[in-house]
Amino acid sequence: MNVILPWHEFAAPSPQRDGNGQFVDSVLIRKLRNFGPLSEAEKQILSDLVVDTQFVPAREDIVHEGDLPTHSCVLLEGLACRYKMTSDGQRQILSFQFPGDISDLYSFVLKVMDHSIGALTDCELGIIPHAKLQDITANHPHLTRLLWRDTLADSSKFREWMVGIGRRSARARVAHLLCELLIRCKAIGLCEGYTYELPVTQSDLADCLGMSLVHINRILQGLRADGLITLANGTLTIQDWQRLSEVAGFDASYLHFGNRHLFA
Amino acid sequence: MNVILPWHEFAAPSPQRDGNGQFVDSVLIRKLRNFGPLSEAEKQILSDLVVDTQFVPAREDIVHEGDLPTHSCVLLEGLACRYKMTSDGQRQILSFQFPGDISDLYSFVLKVMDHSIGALTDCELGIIPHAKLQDITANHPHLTRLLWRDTLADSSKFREWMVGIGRRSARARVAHLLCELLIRCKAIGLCEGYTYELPVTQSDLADCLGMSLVHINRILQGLRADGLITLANGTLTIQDWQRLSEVAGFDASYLHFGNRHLFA
DNA sequence: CGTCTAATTGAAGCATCTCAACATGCGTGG
DNA sequence: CCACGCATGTTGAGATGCTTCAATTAGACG
Repeated sequence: MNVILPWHEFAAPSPQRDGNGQFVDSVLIRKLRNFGPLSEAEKQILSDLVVDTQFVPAREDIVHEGDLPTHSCVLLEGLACRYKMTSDGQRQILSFQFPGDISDLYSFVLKVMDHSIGALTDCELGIIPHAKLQDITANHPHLTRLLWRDTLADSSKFREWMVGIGRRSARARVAHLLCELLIRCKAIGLCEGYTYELPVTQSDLADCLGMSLVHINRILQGLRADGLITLANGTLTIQDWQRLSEVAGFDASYLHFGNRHLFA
Repeated sequence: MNVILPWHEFAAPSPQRDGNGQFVDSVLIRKLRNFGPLSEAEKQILSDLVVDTQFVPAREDIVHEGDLPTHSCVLLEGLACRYKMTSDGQRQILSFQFPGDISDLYSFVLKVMDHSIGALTDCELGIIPHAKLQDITANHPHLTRLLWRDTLADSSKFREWMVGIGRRSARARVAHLLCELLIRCKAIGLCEGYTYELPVTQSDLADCLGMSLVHINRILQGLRADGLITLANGTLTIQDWQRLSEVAGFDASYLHFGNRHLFA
């Protein structure tokens, strides 16, 4: 279980592209395919889910803790994050949201948002009315199961992050995050080789990993100095996957990408 | 949002009892009622879920990371925990499981266990074959939504714990956990006033809160010395809810107990 | 060319960890 | 009934990883 494997042993196959290099499927379909096969009819239903789009500029909230949304959002473009504030004003980032992630499917099931979702960069959102989701849960058990699975894969990431924050050293924690994000970017076709866009500030990373801004700066410098990564201008490259994943103690199974054959 | 309220503002109404003080409903029904109303037919389905029971002695695993279970378990009696081990052999406890908690509903949806579940005390489990759950998801959308909701309420707890481990001081973290457990025990009728059973070692608490055994010992002594709690022989009493929840910065909304009126 | 945000650096402080010893209670076998 | 082992809890002391404060640099933008 703890053997370090190259990323391609875990990553979902890269999404299909047409002759012009364009993706064949919408980002939502690309995402959910990781959790099970989709019939054409189901793809059609998914394509009809988004009734509208919305633009949210960087640093603004998409949904706020305590809201009772009447629609859910799928992130079409940009980078967002779930976060919570403590009573004394500190922020803890709970996860990063990439295109295809359904930012607040939770709110459909639980009604009340128990955390906020904020745009880290300019974001393009697809609006999904709860009524459409209600219809899916009433009439399409297989799709329902896929959506459920998506929320639970999310939940699995939370668990892994808890392990990181609770038990890993700062260096391992940073390394682990960078490994996870590579695999996730791969899975939605937003990663070339070992390079992907990571347009976040060090302050964002600090709030996400439960450490101070100053400290993450030094950890990053350490990783750079050791030739493990480069990170500049919002672009991250993993120079040495083998060593970085060793530092992280990274095992991608928690992302549940390697199990597509198990999903009926 | 940050106003401290007495626990009864949050806690679910105590479960119904008959003339002899016995609970009217099974622990599973008691649990799921917190997430929405149940028809008699649905109660019947839930009652038929458990086809067998199993005993697991303290300190043994109920399910292990990597397993592909063919049934799920509902905890009928005892205390269990979800946990993961890091590659260097440290344990992080991810959550505590009380009676009524469905220990591995995850495995039904995600197939592969990405974490282990261990018995902290002797445990009595109810076995629920995946086939029965499959039937529910195929034919009973409302029950499916309740189960989904249960898994997401779990997920909400993970998020809150992340905030704790990442951003709260050790003292606040301990206080927060003790507050959460009181509310949860209330909700299933396993709490008298401000007292409940907490048969865990300090080592368990340390692994759950991401700190060292020595440190949690000192924090507990601090809380005792300040007259906030007593903890001995596996019984915890919160002496001063007001101050303890202030120390914790506790806001129970993440438990999603106060929202039953929203659930159709 | 001044202003703003993000990144970087230094240095002091402290929260928490690690190591190590000791105390307590409990079950078990002699 | 005592001796012993074992798990748990407690305490002390030194080490350190990380934080905080404070100042500086670098880059982006009008």
